[in-house]
Amino acid sequence: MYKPATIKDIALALKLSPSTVSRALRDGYEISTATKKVVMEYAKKVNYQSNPIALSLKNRRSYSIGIVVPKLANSFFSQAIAGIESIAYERGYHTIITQTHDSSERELINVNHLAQRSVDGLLISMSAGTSDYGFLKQLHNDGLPIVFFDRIIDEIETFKVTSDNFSGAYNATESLIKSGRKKIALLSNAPQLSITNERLSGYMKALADYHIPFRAELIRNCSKGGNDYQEVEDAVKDLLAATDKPDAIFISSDRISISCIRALKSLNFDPKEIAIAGFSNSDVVDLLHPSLSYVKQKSFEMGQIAVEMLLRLIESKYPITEFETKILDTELHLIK
Amino acid sequence: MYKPATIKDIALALKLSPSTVSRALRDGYEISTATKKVVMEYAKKVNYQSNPIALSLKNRRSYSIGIVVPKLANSFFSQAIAGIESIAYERGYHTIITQTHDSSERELINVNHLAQRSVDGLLISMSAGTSDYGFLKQLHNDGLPIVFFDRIIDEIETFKVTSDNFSGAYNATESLIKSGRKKIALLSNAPQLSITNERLSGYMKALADYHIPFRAELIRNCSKGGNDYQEVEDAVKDLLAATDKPDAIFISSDRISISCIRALKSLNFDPKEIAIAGFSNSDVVDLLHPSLSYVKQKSFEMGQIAVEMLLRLIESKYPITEFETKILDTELHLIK
DNA sequence: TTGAAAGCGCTAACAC
DNA sequence: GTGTTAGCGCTTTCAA
Repeated sequence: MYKPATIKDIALALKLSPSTVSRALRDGYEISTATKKVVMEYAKKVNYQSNPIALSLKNRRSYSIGIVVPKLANSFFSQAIAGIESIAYERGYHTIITQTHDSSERELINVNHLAQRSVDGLLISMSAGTSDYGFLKQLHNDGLPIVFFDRIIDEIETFKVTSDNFSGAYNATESLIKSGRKKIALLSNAPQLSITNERLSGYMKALADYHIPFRAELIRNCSKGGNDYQEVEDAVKDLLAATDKPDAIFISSDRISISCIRALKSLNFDPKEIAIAGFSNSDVVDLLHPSLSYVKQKSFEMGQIAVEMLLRLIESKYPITEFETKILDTELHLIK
Repeated sequence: MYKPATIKDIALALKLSPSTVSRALRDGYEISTATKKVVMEYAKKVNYQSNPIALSLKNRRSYSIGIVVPKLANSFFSQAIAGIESIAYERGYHTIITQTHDSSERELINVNHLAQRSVDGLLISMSAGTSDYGFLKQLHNDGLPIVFFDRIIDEIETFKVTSDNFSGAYNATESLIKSGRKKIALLSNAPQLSITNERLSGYMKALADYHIPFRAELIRNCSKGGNDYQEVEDAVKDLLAATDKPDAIFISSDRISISCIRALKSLNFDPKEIAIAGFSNSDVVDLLHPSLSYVKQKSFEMGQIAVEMLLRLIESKYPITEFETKILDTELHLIK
C-alpha cells in the first residue's frame, strides 16, 4: 500500500524532533541553516510531500474552492469554469467541480459535501429547482465565503456577478422587431431563476418601446429549462398551431434555444417563416440550422470575476460588509 | 467562523464519551438502544455531519475519486462524467473533477494534487500532449488504483475501457465509399493518442477492403486536436486547394469535426461537393450545417464502466492481478 | 454497555 | 536553536 514519508519519519531518521523538521521544511527563521540543509536534502531524497489532509484538519483551510453548477454539458458553465480555474490556479487554489443536473436535492448534497470537505469558499450558480435557500443561508451565516454567479439570488448578501440579462433580452427582441417581426413569442426558462425574470422584463420592455402589444398567449414556460426536450417541442408545436401564430420566437435560455431549433427542424419549419433569437453560449451556435441570432454571455470573464471576489472574501483579514453585484454586458450576434 | 458540530460537542452535551457517541452514530452493536436513540436525535438536532477530512486522515480513505479529463467543454467527456457520477454517488463516493486542457503539465499537477488529496482512485483520459507516463507509473506502483478510459495507454497494466475506434472509423469510411466517394481525405488527431492510430487503421482497412488506394497526401494531422481552429482550417483549405482534390473527408475527432464544418462553411463549400463523416458526441451534431454523418461513442456507459472497474479495484480485499480492457462499440449515424 | 487513551500528520504554544 | 506537548475530529484497542 502507498505510504508516503511523513515529518515523523524524517525526524526519526535525522534524530530531530518533528517540530524542528516542520519548521525547517517551511524555512522557519528560528532554524539553523545547517539543520535546514540536512532536512531539506533528506526530504527531497525520500520525496516528502506534505499531507494536505492533515493540513486541512489542522488549519481549517484547504486552499481549494468548491464550484457548484447545474450542468457541465452546458457550454456557458464549462466556459465559466475555465475562467475560474485560470485565476484559481494562479493564486494557488485548487478547484473541486460538482454538478447538480438542476436538482435541488443534488445541490444540497454537493454543497454540504464541499463544506464538510472544508473548501475555503463556494462559487455557485443555482439550480432551477431550488426554492429553499436555508442550507446556503446557514453555511453563509456560519462564515463560509460564498459568491453567486449567473443564477444569483437576493436572499443572501454577498458578492455576486451575473449578466445584463435585461439588456440582452431587450436587444435580441428588438432585433427581431427591426427585422419586421411583430408577433414574437417567448420561450422562457424555469420561473424560480433570477435570470428568467430579467429576460422576461427585457422582452416586454422591447415590445412596449416599439408599441407592440404584449400577448400572454405567446409566452411559454419551460420549467424544466430545456432538460426535457419534449416540453420544448410541445410548446413550439402548440405556439405554431395557433391560428394567429407567431412570426418569431425569442428564447430565454441556452438549452431551450437548442431544443427549439431541433423542434423547428423536426416540424419542418422554414426559417423564413419563423425567425428565432435566443440566449446561447454554445461554441457551435453559428453552425446550427435553422440558424438563430443569439445573445452570448461573457462566461469566461464571469468565472474570473466570481473567483476574484471569492478570494477577496477568503483572504480578507477583516470581515467584509460592503458587497457588490457586478453586471456584465452581453453580445448580440445577428444572423448574417 | 464556520464551525460545525463535532462528536466531542455531542459527547459533552449528552455527558457521554466521544467513543460512545461515535459508536452510536454508526449504529455499533455494543451500544444500547436507548443511548443510540438519544445520540441520533441530538445529532440530527444540531445537524451533525461527520468530518470527511478527519475521516480521511484516520482511515487513509476519502470515499472520493479523482477524474482527470482533457476538456469539460468536450461533450464526450461531460457525458462520460455524468456516467461516472451516476454510479459513484450511488455507491457513496464523491467525485473531484479536473481538466487539463490537453496540457501535460496541467495533467501532472492535477494528478498529483488528487493523489495528495488522498482520492481513493483515479479515472483518467490522457491529454494529447503527454508522452511521459512516469508520474502515473509511480503512483500506480505505489498502490493508487487507476483506471483509464477512452484515451488509454499500454504502459500501465490495469483496467481500461475505450471505444471500438477501429470499427467506428471503418464504418464511417465505408459509408462514404458506399455513397460513391472515392477520394477520401483524413483529418487526424494528435498522433500520441491511442485512439488516433486505431481510427487511422480503421480508415485504411476500409479503403483497402474496397480497393481504393491509400494516398498519403490526403492525410492531415491536426496535432493540436482541434484546440486550434486555425490548424484545422489550414488543413482543410490545403486539401481542397489540390488539383485532384478529395470528394469526402473523414474526421477522426469530435473537436476537429466541428472545426472542419466551420472551415467548410467559411470557405463556402457545397456539402454536395464534399461529403464529411466524423467522430462526434456533440449533442447538437444533428443540427449542424454543413451536416455530417457521425460516429457516436457510448460516453455515458463508458463512464459507468470505468467507475465500476475502479470501485472494484478500490474495494477489493486482495490485490487484483487480472485486468481487462473493455471495448465498447460505436453508433454510426448517417445523414438523412 | 460505556469510557480512557492513543494515534492518523501536522503545527504552534510554550518550554529549555 | 531545538524539543515537548497538545490538539484539529475521528476511530479503535483496551480496560472497566
